[in-house]
Amino acid sequence: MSVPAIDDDLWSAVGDPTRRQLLDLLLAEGGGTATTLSARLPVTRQAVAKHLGVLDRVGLVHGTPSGRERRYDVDAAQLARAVAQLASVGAAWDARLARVKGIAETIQRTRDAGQEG
Amino acid sequence: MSVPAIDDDLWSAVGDPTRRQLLDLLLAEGGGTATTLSARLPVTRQAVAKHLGVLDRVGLVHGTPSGRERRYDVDAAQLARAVAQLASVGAAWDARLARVKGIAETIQRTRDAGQEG
DNA sequence: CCTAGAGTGCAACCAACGGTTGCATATCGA
DNA sequence: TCGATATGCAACCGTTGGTTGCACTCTAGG
Repeated sequence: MSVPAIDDDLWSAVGDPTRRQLLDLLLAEGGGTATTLSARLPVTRQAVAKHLGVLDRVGLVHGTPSGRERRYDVDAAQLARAVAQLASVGAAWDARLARVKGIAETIQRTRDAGQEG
Repeated sequence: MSVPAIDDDLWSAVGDPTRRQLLDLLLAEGGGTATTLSARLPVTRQAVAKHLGVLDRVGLVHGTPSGRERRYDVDAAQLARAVAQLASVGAAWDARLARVKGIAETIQRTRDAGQEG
């Protein structure tokens, strides 16, 4: 019943703003290297490299060495899975919020009924 | 067009696993204090207190002093807003994934057409 | 009133993480 | 071979989640 039935790794990987931007860029440009990506972001190549390492470790991207550079591409299936989990968390909270709202209304109705007697 | 058009504070507040559990507990039990909540979690009261402070600062919960204790309750509206933003991020990525998939299929079709000639 | 207990808040400290700089290494091109 | 480019590794810094320890406040009993 508890919400955190997620790959916590996956969530925390997507939880970082820079990593989200990175995924966004990779999707928009169809892949890239640490150098090319860092040129588009306000952080250094090293920071980007670290993030790509994290994303690679959880399987959201795949890095393939090609000559002297290393190209990274998004694993669409894995990202889709992450997005689905994101949605499921949202849905769980939505449900709980709805329940809380329902209870609150019930209490209100009960109170009204009691006052009018 | 870029995804991070979110209250980054709100996202990062919800981004922490412990804080998500905290919100979950607060919703389930209809509020609580740092002490009662910490009894349900594998962290100390101090850690819980800090998290409650963060959540309070971004408006996801409200703390009201009552005698010698301080009771916290979820701001359902604010949490609903956060959940909505969560959903919007998911939708944005979904859209992008769909586009990428479409492109990939186009390429595939082009390749097939070329090969059959 | 005084005292014991419960609940809180503040401060110092530690580990992990995002970020930076510096340097060494490997590859491409002339 | 030599210079330029791209990478990887390591040390260092600031922030943050977490802990422990202590002082303060409020409540309840004698």
